[in-house]
Amino acid sequence: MTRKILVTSALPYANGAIHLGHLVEYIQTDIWVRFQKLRGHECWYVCADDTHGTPIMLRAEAEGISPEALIARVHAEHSRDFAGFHVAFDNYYTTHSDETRFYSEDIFAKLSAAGLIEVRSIEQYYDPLKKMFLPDRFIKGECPKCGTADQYGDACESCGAAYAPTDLKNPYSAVSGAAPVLKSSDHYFFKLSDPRCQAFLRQWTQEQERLQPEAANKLQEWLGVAGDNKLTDWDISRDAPYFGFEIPGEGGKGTGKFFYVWLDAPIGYMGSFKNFCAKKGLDFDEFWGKGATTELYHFIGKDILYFHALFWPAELEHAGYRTPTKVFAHGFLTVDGAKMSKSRGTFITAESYLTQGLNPEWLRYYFAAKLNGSMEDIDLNLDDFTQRVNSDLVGKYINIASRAAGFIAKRFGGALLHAHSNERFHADLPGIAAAAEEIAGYYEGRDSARALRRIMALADQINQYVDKNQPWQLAKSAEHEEQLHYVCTVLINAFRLLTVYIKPVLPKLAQRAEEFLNVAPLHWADAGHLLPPAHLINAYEHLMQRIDPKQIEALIAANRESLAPVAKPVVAAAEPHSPQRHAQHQQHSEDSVQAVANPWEPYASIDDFAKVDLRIARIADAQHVEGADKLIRLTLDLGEGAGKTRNVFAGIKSAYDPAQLVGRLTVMVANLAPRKMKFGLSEGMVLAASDADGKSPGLFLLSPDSGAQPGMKVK
RNA sequence: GGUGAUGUAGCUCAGUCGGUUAGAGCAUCGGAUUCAUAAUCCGGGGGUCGGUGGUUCAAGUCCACCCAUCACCA
Repeated sequence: MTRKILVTSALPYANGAIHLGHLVEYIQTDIWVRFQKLRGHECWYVCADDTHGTPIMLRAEAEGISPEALIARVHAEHSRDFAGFHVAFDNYYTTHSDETRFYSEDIFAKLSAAGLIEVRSIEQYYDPLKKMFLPDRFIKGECPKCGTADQYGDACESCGAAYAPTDLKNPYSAVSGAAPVLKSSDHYFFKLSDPRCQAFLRQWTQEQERLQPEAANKLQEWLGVAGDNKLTDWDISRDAPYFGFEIPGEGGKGTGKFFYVWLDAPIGYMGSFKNFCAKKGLDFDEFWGKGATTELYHFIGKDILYFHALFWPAELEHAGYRTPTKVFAHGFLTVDGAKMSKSRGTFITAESYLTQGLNPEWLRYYFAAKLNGSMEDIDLNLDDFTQRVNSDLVGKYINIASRAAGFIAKRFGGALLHAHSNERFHADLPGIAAAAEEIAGYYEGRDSARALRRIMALADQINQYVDKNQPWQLAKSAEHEEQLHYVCTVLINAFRLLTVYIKPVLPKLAQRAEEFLNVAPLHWADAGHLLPPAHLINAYEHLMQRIDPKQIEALIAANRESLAPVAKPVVAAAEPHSPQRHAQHQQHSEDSVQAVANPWEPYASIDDFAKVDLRIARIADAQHVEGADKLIRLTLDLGEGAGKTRNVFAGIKSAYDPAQLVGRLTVMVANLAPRKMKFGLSEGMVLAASDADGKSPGLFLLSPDSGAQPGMKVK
């Protein structure tokens, strides 16, 4: 029976780049969706950018562009990154759309009519300079518990205490630096504490394997037992100025209030699908209407389980829509056993992975080999990644095709055996074809780790078969011609079956394998038969390169941020990774601490400074560099004697003539790691002043007062 | 602080209802092989199953406490 399935991944926030942490979810979902499609089911995969909120508004302002322009740009970047990793959405839309607005208003109106919306006046911090209410993450101050300075308004990074922004001592606005004032305002609340919601959720979360067992337990914790009243109402509005949808008021007038993320982001799933329905002629209500018999699945990170398993179904239920069939939560990604870190270079963006020339299917395979459908975190161990991908994919799987292809091409004109060999095949390689349903079951349960272990065990079995039959020996005498042809035909057929099994994980590789095999795109049902007699295959070309460990090193280097951070614009730096954002927390990075409003933070300690060895240097020689627009080649004397000098390339050609530099003293970083440049090795750098944001021109080389000698330390 | 999860070979992970001598892949060592991108095959070494105590004829598995890591406390 053909199932009708709608699948979503969490909406990435339009305020940042896609990174490897995000990709865990999109790759997991994509594999599952591709599997369902291969099985012949009607399965649609939709997603969108989560585009609203204060951070978007402030960031656009800081960049001097409109929020619409910002989200359009990010949408293009996100789409590019997902496509690069073969994440094949049927529709990748935006929450800033008429469709999402429609369903936000519709759901809000229906919840209001059901008596589940309440208006309450609350007091909040307000920035009198910026004339706006401040989200928790935009208020900083001293932790009320431990006194640590510059903590966010929701929790202390130092002692871990959770509190309200009003508890902070000496609070200041991260936007303007002004002292915030308390101001009251009316907010709309969704009454999650209503007995109807609680009763509904107690049942909904525990029935029909709706959630993974560990997730259901977690929900039980939040919900308590019947009679408990643990859920709190949810603030679903924000005051102007805000980038989002205004909440409609009486008589077509606006309320001056805006829907907050949980009343538009998940609704973006509906908006995206509605948009897709219009393009495809599908029936929206068949997937979202009350009592729909189609299947609806949300793939999410464990951080937003609360919203997707409590708030979201309660909202849908009481607004008269169907609720999700199941919610699948996954864990976070660590790299080499630790949280992703910008200073270690393990905060790896999707873009950098691709531009460094790494194959996206390596990562798809590795993630798939780790994901087992549980909420456990997974670790990207870079050594293991290299070894495992090379061994499993190149050494085992692809090698099978490679081992047979040469004989088929050279000895048999590219044709397989001219006779049916089904029975012999199944006798010689028992279980290869029969594993199809077992493997399908693992994919269905999102245990791709087990599926791939099974597939690789089959690959082992096939390689053992090669070794046992030794085609290279058969090839030595004409009398074994038929047997050689048979053995290679078996191998090509076995390779084809493995390709079917691994196709959800490696769609691109499978496509190339299909070209090699000279077959139409494979479906799961194709595992039920072998290639026809005398089938012609194409010449074999490498299907996949091995990972060179140097590529991993280069990737890490490309993502490693300098330890001396450049002062960022205040607002752009204050990108709070609010846990309340939709898919945001997958950041899971230790560096969020560094996103600060104070341009002088994080401070360099005296030890940090001591690492930089600054020395007085005499410019012994200065030359133009042939072919370089900005560089001058400096020969620097550090007083090391014996004619010993340093070669340094300095980007100061725009301001200095080499001739006028010779003989003067300046300051250089003497222990800067040497760097090979196009024009030679640069063994340090000289210091020059220029305008921080590059707006006013000029470049000014530092000079010591007279009396300084080459080699003197600057401290 | 409270709650929960996790902890098994150098690395990444399986381990069902408590049941023989705790497994796999990778790595490593020895051997074979040369069709295949040094890939493949056979074999070896490698473990106090985080710790302590308990239940049991029998514990990686169940219970208690402790340690470590992570998460949640909305």
